[in-house]
Amino acid sequence: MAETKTAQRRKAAQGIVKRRERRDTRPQEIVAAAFEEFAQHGYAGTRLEDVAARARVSKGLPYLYFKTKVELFKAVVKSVITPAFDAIRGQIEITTLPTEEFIKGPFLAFIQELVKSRRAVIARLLIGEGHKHPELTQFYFEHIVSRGLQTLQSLIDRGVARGEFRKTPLRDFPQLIIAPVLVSILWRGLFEPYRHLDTDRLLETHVNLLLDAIRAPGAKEETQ
Amino acid sequence: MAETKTAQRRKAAQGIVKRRERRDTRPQEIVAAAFEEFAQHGYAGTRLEDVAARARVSKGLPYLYFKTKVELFKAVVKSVITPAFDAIRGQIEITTLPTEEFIKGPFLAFIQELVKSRRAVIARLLIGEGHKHPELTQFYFEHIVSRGLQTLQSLIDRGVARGEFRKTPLRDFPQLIIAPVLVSILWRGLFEPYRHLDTDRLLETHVNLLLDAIRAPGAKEETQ
Amino acid sequence: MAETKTAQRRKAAQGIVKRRERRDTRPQEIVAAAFEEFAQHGYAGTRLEDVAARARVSKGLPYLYFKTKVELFKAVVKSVITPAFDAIRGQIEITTLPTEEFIKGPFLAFIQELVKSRRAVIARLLIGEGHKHPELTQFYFEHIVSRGLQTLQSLIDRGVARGEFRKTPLRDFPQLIIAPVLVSILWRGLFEPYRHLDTDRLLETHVNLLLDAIRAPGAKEETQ
Amino acid sequence: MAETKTAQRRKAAQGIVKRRERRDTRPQEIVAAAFEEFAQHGYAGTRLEDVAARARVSKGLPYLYFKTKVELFKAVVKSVITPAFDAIRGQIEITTLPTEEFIKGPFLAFIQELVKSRRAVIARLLIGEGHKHPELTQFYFEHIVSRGLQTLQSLIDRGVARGEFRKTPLRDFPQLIIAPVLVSILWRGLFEPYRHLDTDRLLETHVNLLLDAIRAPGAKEETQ
DNA sequence: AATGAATGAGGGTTCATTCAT
DNA sequence: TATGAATGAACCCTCATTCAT
Repeated sequence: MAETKTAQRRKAAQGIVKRRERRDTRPQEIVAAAFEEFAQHGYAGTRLEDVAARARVSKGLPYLYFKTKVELFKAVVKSVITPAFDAIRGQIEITTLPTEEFIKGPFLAFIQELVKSRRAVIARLLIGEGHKHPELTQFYFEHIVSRGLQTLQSLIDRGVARGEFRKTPLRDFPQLIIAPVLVSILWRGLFEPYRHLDTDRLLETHVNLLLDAIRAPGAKEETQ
Repeated sequence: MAETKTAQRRKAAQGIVKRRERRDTRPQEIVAAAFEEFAQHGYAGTRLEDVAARARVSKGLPYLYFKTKVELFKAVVKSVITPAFDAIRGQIEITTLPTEEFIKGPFLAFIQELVKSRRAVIARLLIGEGHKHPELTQFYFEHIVSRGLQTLQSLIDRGVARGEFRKTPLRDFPQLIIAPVLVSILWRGLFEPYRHLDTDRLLETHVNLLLDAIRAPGAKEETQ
Repeated sequence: MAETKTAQRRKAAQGIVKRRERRDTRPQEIVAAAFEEFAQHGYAGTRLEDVAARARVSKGLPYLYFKTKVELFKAVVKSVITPAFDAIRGQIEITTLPTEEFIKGPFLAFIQELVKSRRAVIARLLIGEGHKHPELTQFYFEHIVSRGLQTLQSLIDRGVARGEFRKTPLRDFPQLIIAPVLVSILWRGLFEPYRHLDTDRLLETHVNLLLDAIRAPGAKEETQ
Repeated sequence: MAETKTAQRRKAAQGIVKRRERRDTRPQEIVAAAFEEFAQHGYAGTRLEDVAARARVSKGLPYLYFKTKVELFKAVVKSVITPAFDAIRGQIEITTLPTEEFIKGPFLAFIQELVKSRRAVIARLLIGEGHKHPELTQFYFEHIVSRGLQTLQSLIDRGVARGEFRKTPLRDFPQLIIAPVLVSILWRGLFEPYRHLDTDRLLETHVNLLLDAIRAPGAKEETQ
């Protein structure tokens, strides 16, 4: 606490950080701090006081930007998740690669990175706390899940339309494409200390098997 | 509430034998009640008082059998999960069916039922709270996950040995077999209100695609 | 705090107070303590922790009996006010005295005592906080004010019916009978330090003037 | 909110003269805004931020003129009450009407209006918070109460001196003249939603009864 | 073995007040 | 003179846990 003030004064004295400048970045700083705390302790286990301390901010400040703990949590989810998914969704829509190549290339790389990224822990949070905050779940469903699945569906459809893939019920269950991603994330969060899982290879295997299963008879075979 | 008391009195009136019997099953009753509460409200959201009330027991009694809330939580996990998995594991070991038939038959039926069962919610609990209780996670890993994966591995190996399946990296990643089960469980717990998911068909599709991907060239083809 | 526990243990050791016995009186003790605190600091200015401390009880106990601060406040109002008013209301209904004599006698004595009593401060509380707690105001209105006014009205009506009083609009405004009581209470609570007010004589004067104003021409004159 | 800003800009656009003028009236504007807030939410229930917002002023500005919330509260009381009472006091001193006529006329009109006026709510505030702010109570006592009662006393004395009134103890308790005013104010603030009170007639009745009680035998009788 | 009254640490939230700009 | 971001003490309320009975 004393540190906080001391640090701020030092900075102020050095003229490094103007008050005005800080004001604009404060919400982000708080969100970032909150993300770390939520990730480590879960929603219920996170104390706003600790969030504030981590953001080097007084206990009351978070309430200036976020009305309640739940609002802060939502802000964390939004800020952490949305950008990543927007990126890959964009790629899927504009890519000119053959579908199989896209899946084995950029898509596989994306989910491999996603699984290892810091922001994957948000999934655990959602799963653990979601049912208590329906609005949050709904937001997450509409902005991430629903749109993500739709994108995957259109990816499959495109492959089928191009004669690359057989017509399979997979298009009705794009969740099957994502399932190993979730498992990878959760494994890393829970069981990694007990047994290492090579998620890169797991996801690669998944992608290859899936493609083997749906590849149209005429298309080139390329099992890993 | 009035019912509660009435019911208790009725039991009491039936004599001390019933009371004796009840005394012996108290821990189980408390665990069952705790399971329901945990399932509905999560770990942090569950009040021991409510557990006691649901078990028709005084507020202090749970502490006679479970030293803390965490201990009770562990007991719930152990009691709810273990039996179910022992069953399928046994089946896998003794079945005489061709592997593909076993997977499409009893195994598919098992995971279809599991996903819809009440006890699936425990997965959500573990995911949400597990990282805070390492011993619990470890217990869960050793008793359920590790042994489950081993069993699946041997199932794949058997299929390969019999010439039913190709040799694929799937045996190194049996998590891929289970992934859609987890997704189904979580979907039902979180997103079902927003969009229905036919988990029976999803799992059937998963199983068929997987078999398509690993079936040995000579083996009979049987896409769904 | 240490005192609390020490004191309780001493008592317990002496066998003076059995736990069971205390249980039944605890709510009343808490209400009594709350009354003192509310009276001294007003509603908003009262901290439940202080109430608990005054009742020699832990911080959390009041919540066992009263769901919120407001509920506790209501309990205070009910417990302090109702009995007193029930008493005088009963007297009015059963008295056989001539109305004027009753008013100059028991009624005057009642309001003289009321004004000086500890529980009069509740009026200040109601006035200060009432508008923020409509249910409380409504409760107070229905149980104390409305019934009190009705009783006064019937007292006037009886005097008129018996030929003791003239027919005046006073019966439509029984508030006029009570007004000096309120003023006395508030004076004592606010201005007594700056100027003493002899509320006994004030109320006596009020009663006499009022009777002078409404006494039927034939009835005996008896100005103070 | 948007309106607020718009309005401010409009004013600003009208030039610095307006701004200058506004600057000089700032304290009054803040006091006026505070009056409204205090009247609606009570002392404790009023947030300085809301006061500032209502005055279209920044959160910190009130502290430029009023050191603390209490100081602001005092300023509100002083500014709102004093003027009204000075007016009637002046009238009483210079009137040439017979005392009874003055009471039934201008005086009755004054208290009838007072009871309905916006500033009457200040009485509720004083009653609710006064005991916590002795200096405020003292100020109020000296400037309003004491002088008001003195004025009423001299009004009675004048009536007696002129032979219009009997000599009664009323002169020692001018509070009796005011009591129904207070009751009317409080009723309007607290109970009006539950039962309407015709305060005009109540006060008229009060005045008439009082005059009936003190009128000298020879003076004209004039009951309402 | 069983009860439930009682404890008290702890957390979310509010808001009067300060102060850098 | 004026702003509004920032502070931090304070308070209501919850609930895991204890313990006298």
